Amino acid sequence: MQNHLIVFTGPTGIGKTKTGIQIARYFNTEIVSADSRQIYREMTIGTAIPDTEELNAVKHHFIQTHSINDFYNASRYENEALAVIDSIFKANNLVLLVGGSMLYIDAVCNGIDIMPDADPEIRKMLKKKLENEGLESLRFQLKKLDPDYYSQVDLKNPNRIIHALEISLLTGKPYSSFRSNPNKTRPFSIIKIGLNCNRNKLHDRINARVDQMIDAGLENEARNLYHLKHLNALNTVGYRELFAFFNGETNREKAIELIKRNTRRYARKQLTWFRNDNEMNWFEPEQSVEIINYIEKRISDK
RNA sequence: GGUACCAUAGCUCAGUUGGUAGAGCAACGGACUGAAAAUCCGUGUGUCCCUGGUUCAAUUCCAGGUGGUACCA
Repeated sequence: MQNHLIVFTGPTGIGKTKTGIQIARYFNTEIVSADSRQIYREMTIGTAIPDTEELNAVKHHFIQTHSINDFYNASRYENEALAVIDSIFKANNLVLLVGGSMLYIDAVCNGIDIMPDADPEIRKMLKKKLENEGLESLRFQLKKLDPDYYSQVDLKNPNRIIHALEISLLTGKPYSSFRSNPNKTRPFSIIKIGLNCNRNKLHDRINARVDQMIDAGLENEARNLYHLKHLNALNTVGYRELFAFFNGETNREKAIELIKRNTRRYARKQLTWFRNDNEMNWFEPEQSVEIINYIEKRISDK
């Protein structure tokens, strides 16, 4: 029997959690979360993890399973998620991948190239160099170490340049030699469902959700994490703005406004990515019946 | 009811000595393979309140209307 991975995604705040649970229950299966922040156990309110009732309704994977103190990235997620998906397929021929982290979804669907983890010391050194000597000097170094990638990369994007350099320095081989554009084939079919709605409505939902997070005590949650703000996992909408407020860089009201704005922008960025994927099948968040019908039809076609 | 002031982008406001307009914020579009809720790039989106008058030409000047604000009744 053919196994199917249902990718269930869409912008933040659209209602993936709720509809995803309805669909998972209908197919009597489990949910693999594809969310790069809900994976951390130290964050709860600001990442809008499913509530207890929702978590009890369907078995979830990758919700608060890792620590913000541990190194994590899309490649690790690829490996761990594939293992979990594989184990669910032993009892069920359909698995739901629910989340909005574009790169994580992409890693599961298409794979990413095998290369070593970045070395924190090298990254630190490169960051210092960026700070002291500027981006131009990193570009110059990249041009020498990996002229191929230099000609393709966005030369204004420090993260990309630093990453290419850290891999090149670590391995002694150009970063581009690791890039093969994998497109791995998976032992299951992939059906992609995207949720979207009218933009104003989405913004209203996002703004309201941020207010709810504040009411639920996000400020306190962030305050307890303030001492760890240097961690990448906390470079996250909802926390960084509050950290700036704790620093005295802004006031509380403005911080909340910024959380709303940055969440809206994040949603737009997600839509930009998903729009580009012509395998995506779009629905409104209320259309759980239509979505289920669509999935059943796709499954029976195979 | 009277008087004064105001009406320009989604919002707050500039501006045009008459030649159809621009800032901030918001918004929108795009890139993306190991930090991805990250990081980076790009884009003014407009019945200049309405109707008429003067003028080669009106968002700009004039009159009236409508709406708003303030003060006086």
